[in-house]
Amino acid sequence: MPQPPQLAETAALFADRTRAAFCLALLDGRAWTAGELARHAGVRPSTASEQLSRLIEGGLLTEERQGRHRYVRLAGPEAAGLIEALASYATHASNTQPPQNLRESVRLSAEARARTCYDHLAGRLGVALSDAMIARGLVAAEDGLAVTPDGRTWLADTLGFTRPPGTRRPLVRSCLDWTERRPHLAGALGAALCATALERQWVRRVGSGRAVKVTPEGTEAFQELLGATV
Amino acid sequence: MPQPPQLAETAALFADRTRAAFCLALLDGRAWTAGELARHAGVRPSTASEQLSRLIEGGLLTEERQGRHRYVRLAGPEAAGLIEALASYATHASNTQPPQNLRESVRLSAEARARTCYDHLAGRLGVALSDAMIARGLVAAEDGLAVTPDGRTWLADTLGFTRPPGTRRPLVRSCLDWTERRPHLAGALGAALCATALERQWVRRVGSGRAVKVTPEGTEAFQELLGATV
DNA sequence: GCAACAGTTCGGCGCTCCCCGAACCATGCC
DNA sequence: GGCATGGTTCGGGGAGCGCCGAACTGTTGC
Repeated sequence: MPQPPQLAETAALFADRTRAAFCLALLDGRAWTAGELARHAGVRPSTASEQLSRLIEGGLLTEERQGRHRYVRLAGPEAAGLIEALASYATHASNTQPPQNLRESVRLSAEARARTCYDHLAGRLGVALSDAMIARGLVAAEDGLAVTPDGRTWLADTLGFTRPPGTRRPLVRSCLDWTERRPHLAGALGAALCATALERQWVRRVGSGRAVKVTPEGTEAFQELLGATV
Repeated sequence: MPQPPQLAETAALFADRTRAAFCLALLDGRAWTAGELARHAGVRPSTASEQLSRLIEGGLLTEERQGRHRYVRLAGPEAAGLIEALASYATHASNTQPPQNLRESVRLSAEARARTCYDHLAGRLGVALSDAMIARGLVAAEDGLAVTPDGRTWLADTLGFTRPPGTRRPLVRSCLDWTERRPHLAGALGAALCATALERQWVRRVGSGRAVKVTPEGTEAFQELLGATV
């Protein structure tokens, strides 16, 4: 037996409906309270509390206590990437069934339009922005993803973003979108773009989930800065 | 509940010591018989048979029956990538403990030197070859991985490899090495390099696991073609 | 101080799951 | 045909796990 224990233990963290629901919810990159997650997953607070403790002990989540609230969030980009990989493979393997009720259907279609995925933008919006950056020559996509020199100046001039030295996080990473089945931009670039978009009100969060909505200012900005029609 | 069932079910496939051991063993990309896997994981044949059926039904493995043997192998690169991601995160999260006995220790050190990882080379050999290709300018590593024009001609001239058109597999992909903790080259390029190395006897498989050994011809070839000292 | 609220701990119920041994089928060899 | 071998099916035992309700701790607000 080589090192299977670790693999099995890690996988076991996700091998439960409730914990999986927590992880998918937390993919929006924000901090949730224990109660919110319990309601979201449809379990009692006591159950949620126990399962959260397990995820934290497994190193997947970090907690932050404020008063009588327990906020949890994903521990880091690696954890988010792993969940993303699992979810992507899972939906890839077994075709997902259509939603059962109207409320769910509305939520899903809003998320399909535009949403956050951990710390970057996804959905049709995310894919459109990625395509636009590639079309503008800011990112080169042949044989892998790479930021071009043009892209680096664009990042500095437009978003005020320069790569922090000494970090190990890749500047750009491909993240497979599970609604569009197409890759979009993640990594430090994706995170910077998403942060700027939220900060300058190009997009606004709607509801309690991952869905976001493009504002009129956002439509204009994306058109002007990237030539992207969203 | 969005689509957590799929995620949980997929993760559950790995959330067992025996099945995890099977998956790690099959990462060498070869086909194993049910009995070999049973002995490898230290379980009875009946147990192995049941667990294998489960992995196959989950779409992770494919089977091929020959006479009284049941050969199984990983279903494809996506499956291998997922296992790789899980294993990489698992060993990253919890520091692995040193081996218990000599036999195990010998095997591990051989695998640390050079081994296959699904269909490409890994271990110190894999990292050294990746570094050499980057140093020679065949692959560009700043801000993502990409094959350079020089690299494309090198692939065609040296390995006789040109990218098959219409395939969706990325030409080059980064795969995190779990012994070296450093990325090395995977994707179609990694597969072609590994296949050529095995075919031209630059490396030879040793034992029944993933470990390989560099032959004298291999040492010479790697030096000459890539300037890599292994 | 008291009530409302968020969260935790604990005992227990029920279910699943992993594993094995025994019996059974199929193939290959003598 | 007889026998060894690889693999499968089936029944059962034992352990673990997920969930809940009830009781409890700690915080916030009146």
